[in-house]
Amino acid sequence: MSNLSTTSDDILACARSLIVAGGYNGFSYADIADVVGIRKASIHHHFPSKVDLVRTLVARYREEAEVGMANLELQVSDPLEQLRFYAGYWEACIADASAPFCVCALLASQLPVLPEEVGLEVRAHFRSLSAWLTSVLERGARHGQLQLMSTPRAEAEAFMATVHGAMLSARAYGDPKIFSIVTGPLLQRLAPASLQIRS
Amino acid sequence: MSNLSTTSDDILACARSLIVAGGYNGFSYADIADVVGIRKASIHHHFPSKVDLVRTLVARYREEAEVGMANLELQVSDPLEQLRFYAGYWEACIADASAPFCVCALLASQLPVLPEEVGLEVRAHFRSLSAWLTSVLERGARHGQLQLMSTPRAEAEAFMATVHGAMLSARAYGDPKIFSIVTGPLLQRLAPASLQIRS
DNA sequence: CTTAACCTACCTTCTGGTAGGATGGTCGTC
DNA sequence: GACGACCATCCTACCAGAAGGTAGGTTAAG
Repeated sequence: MSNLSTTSDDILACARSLIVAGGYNGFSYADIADVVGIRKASIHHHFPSKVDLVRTLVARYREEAEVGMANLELQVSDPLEQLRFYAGYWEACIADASAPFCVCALLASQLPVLPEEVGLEVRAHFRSLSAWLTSVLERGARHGQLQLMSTPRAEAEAFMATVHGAMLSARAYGDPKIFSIVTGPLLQRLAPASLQIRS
Repeated sequence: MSNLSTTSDDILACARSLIVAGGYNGFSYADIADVVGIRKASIHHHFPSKVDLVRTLVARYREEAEVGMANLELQVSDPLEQLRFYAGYWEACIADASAPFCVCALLASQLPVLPEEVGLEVRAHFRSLSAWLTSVLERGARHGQLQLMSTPRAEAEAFMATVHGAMLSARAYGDPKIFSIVTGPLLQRLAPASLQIRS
């Protein structure tokens, strides 16, 4: 039926993993050409410039993330379970090294040297992720399913920051386990008092 | 007396701020030459290769950080105050944009594409920072000055990750305030129960 | 006399990007 | 069904500039 693996998809997938490894300036058209098995010039046919390529890539990433959040809303109703699922998703990605870092988190670290169009997409992902987390936390607090120590917004920002920092530490230590060492207690702390384990 | 601003110091300082902006592949010898007001080739006199330059830079950064931790141990005895000071230091750096990101945190995000020698220095910083934080938290918990929800080691990793993530978010949002929005509650939560404010 | 610091000039390789041609499939039209 | 026209895909060949780096010379201070 439909060809599931078009060349332009291959290019995007390859560029994504190269960005996850080293950021915007960490890869070149030649690198992609080698992996995909195509000539450098052919990439320009699909993506006239590097900015086009990366902007498209981040836009698609953002779309996938939003679909993921929407599905999570549909399939899991408990806020704590939603957060657990989100963390678990990244835990798995890091453990099997399939995508050991969030594309937008990595690009955000280089925001000052990013082309403006790419930067805008990256910021947009942060806003949308933060908004979703805020809504999850707010709902959880309202229904007594989560225990917050500050505003939903602040907790959401803290949650996101901690997850991003945990990715960084996992990479720095070269040890996927560090991700759950950090995120485990983070989720634990948000659980309602009735489920709380205190040392 | 001693010339406080040698050329090689200027080069290192310039390279540091360029790395903080865009990482290892985000700057070139030409960029440094422009800022320092020297020719490209002259940089090679001080640092034969880019790897030499960055390795030296990170080693020095690491040294400064360790001196900072040691001084903090001498000048501030209360563990919570030590953590507050540490967070406050970064808050100030981010607010005045003098050094809006930890050099090692930024480089760690690009570890897979970093020259091995640089990577080793970066990892070493993570270990030393984590070790110091662990000792602070352990001591604080032992004397009832801090309230931990898991092991000192896990709390230390979580603290470090959250601080790094907060830097990232501050950059992504282009808003220094986000750093304290995230780190404020983090410190609050570690404070002993007697100082706890609950909503 | 030596040496550190800096220079000009140059090299090689990589960078993102362009020009123009070959190939092959999909149209509408006769 | 045959015929072009068209278009997407990919190619070779090329370009200008930037990358990190080298060779060898000048200058000035100890």
